[in-house]
Amino acid sequence: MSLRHGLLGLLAEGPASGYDLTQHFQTALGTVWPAQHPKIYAELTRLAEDGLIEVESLGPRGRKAYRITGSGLVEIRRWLAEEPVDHTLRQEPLLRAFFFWLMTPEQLDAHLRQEAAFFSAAAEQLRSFAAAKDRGEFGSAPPTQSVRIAIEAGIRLYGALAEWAEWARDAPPVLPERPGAEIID
Amino acid sequence: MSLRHGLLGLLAEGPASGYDLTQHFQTALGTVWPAQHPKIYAELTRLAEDGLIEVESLGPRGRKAYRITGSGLVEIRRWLAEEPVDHTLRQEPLLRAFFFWLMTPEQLDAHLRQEAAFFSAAAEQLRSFAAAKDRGEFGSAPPTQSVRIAIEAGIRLYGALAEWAEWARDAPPVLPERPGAEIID
DNA sequence: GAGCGCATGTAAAGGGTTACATGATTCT
DNA sequence: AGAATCATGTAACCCTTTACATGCGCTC
Repeated sequence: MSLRHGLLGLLAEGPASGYDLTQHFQTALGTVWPAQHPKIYAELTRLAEDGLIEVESLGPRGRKAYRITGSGLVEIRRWLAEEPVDHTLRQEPLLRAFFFWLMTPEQLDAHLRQEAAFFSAAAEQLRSFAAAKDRGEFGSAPPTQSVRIAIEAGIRLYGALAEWAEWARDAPPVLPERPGAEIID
Repeated sequence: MSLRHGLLGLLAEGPASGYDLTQHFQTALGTVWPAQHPKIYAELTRLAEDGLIEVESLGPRGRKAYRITGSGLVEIRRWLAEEPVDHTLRQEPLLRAFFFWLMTPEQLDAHLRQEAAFFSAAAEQLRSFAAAKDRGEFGSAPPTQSVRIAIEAGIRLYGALAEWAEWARDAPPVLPERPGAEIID
């Protein structure tokens, strides 16, 4: 149930509408915590019901901006400081790795090349984003500093995966005992 | 819907019961793809209905072992080779990083210390597991080699996160423009 | 005035976790 | 005999995604 706190955290920076928040969850935040608009709108309604946020203003096209309340701020801080961290890792690319032995060497090499390319590109994109931050393009307010730290984690994560995929490509050759035996069903 | 293929992949190694598979998903596999027994039993039933696996034997205490079928093997290989990889990353620890600026310096330091400890321990555990594999304690059959590769990814991932947490601890000090202003609500 | 982007929502279905429920076998 | 472990399953709930649905406002 972290989307709730993700929204609360974003609203701690200032008022925003469901639409605004959806944009956030489609860029930087979305890389580590994906969320689509139906869930966001629903959760905002619940947060308002619980008094953690409130409607700040109504704008054109039915726009509804929310503002975090005092209890909302208390709640996000409580969550950050007291709630145990959920370290769950769920990575399809790593699940697949357990079954690499079912692929032909050609398939595996092609796969790992694609994976390495994907992860390198992801790392690179974050790196250029971080560089812009470091150049001061987004100011140096505390939220911006935190985004910089979060991005650093992404850079290191994707970097590690890219290197892993390259390592896996040539390092341990998968040699069936009876060559080809596993490939025929 | 990758649990389906996770089960198929495990059954490609040999027959197993829902209970056996649950154990698998609580150790190595579980680190990258958690799954609980209710989902596993349900999915096994569906896989059997679809003819991708079949009951191999009935044992004591109602034990029901499944075996992968020809079409099951075709399906897992098709998935590995053709189905696009889902790169979704969802990491609560990284979501929290976006909101570090809402924590007091003391809270943040304590938090990062705990995180670093957690990730180091996770990496270390996988490292010793990998060392056992490298000593040949589990043989050198193709599935074992793949497990080794998967574990290597986990080691690098957790290692990167551990280093990140250490880096974040002392690197960029979060200095509010008006000291303390953001901490009071 | 056509098209795009802004803006919000509902409904249905899928995927996963937790709690509940039960019983057999093995080990001490 | 009692405890631990093996073993399977159902029910309720939660979270998330995808598809459907609608309409306003701005720009060309």
